[in-house]
Amino acid sequence: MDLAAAFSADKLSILRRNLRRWYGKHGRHLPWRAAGDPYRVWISEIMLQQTTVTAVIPYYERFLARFPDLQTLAEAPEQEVLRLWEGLGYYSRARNIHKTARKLCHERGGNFPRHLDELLALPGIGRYTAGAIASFAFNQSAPIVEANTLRLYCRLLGYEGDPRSTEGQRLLWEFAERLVPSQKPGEFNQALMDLGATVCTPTEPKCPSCPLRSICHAFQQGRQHEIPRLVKRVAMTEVTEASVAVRKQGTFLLRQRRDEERWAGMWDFPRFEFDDDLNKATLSRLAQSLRKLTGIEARELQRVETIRHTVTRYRITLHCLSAEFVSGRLLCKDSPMKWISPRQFEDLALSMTARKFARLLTKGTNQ
DNA sequence: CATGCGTGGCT
DNA sequence: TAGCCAAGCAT
Repeated sequence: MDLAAAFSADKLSILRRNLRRWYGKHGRHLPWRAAGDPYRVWISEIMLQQTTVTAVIPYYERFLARFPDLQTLAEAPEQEVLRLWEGLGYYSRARNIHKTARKLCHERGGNFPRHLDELLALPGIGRYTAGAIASFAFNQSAPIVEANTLRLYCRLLGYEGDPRSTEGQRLLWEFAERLVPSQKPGEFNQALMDLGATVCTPTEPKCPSCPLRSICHAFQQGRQHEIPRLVKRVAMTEVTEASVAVRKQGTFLLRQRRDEERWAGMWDFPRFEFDDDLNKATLSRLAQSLRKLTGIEARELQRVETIRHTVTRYRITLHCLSAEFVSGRLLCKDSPMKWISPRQFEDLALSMTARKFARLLTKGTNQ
């Protein structure tokens, strides 16, 4: 028995009618919605992957002001794109956007692909994003499933299984396919997401004011709080690290992170992991690690500040150290490294922790 | 199918 | 505070 198929034609027409009416009154007005420009829809959709609307808005505004169209983006250096993305997370999104902009300008004269399979072939665009662009920008009847609609569909259907499982995904996409109309599919999909985001919320859904309450299986069973089923999260791992700002004539040594590392392509103070406390022996071992990595001899390593910082499944205690250059020539075998003046920090994409440390180091000494 | 990839806001 | 959550994708 298939839940999606069991959703009756009557329910379907009620859903469409009530949702359209609700959207006319309660739909959100977001900066990327007005024009229907595929470039803007694309940028916003990539930014919105696993990222809240509130976090995205200022980044989107800045990004569009600097890169108003595909060609401007294609002509920019990658480092500048990453700089504007700094703080938003999931930086492969920025690298993919830039790479794709160059490819589209070079290979199709800046024409944005309009078909689902072409969109799906672009890096960083999966099933959801392809459906979103196809429906929002090109008025194609493509289904979508993402966090908001996933929750909404699960509750409407009363689906008690795991929505992330293969079975759950098959069911949800089948349902989305059944829902999406041929008339104004983009507006309809946005209405689904807005309802999920503002009414059918994760905790305390506002069922009494939901336009779909009469056809919602979860609500009728009073099970909206148990659906969708919670997913297990992986446990946090504690990590201790040190990053060292080596000073040489008013400049600091920065290292560009390698492709296979987290924060690939972004600049960072040389960073090391260790297990024990930050005692005298540790500091001397850190100086040794620094020498091995950079070829540089430094002295007077001292703690400036300790930052607690979580990233994915790691809780990092990061000891920020400063040190004085003594001797040696820079070895760039491991990764690119440079002596950077505080003024240049503004133009480089830094890791979040490096940015915090940099602000601390340059506070008062400059500008 | 599980995991890596980031960060900030909310409860 | 610690955990949950957010317009996912690639491998």
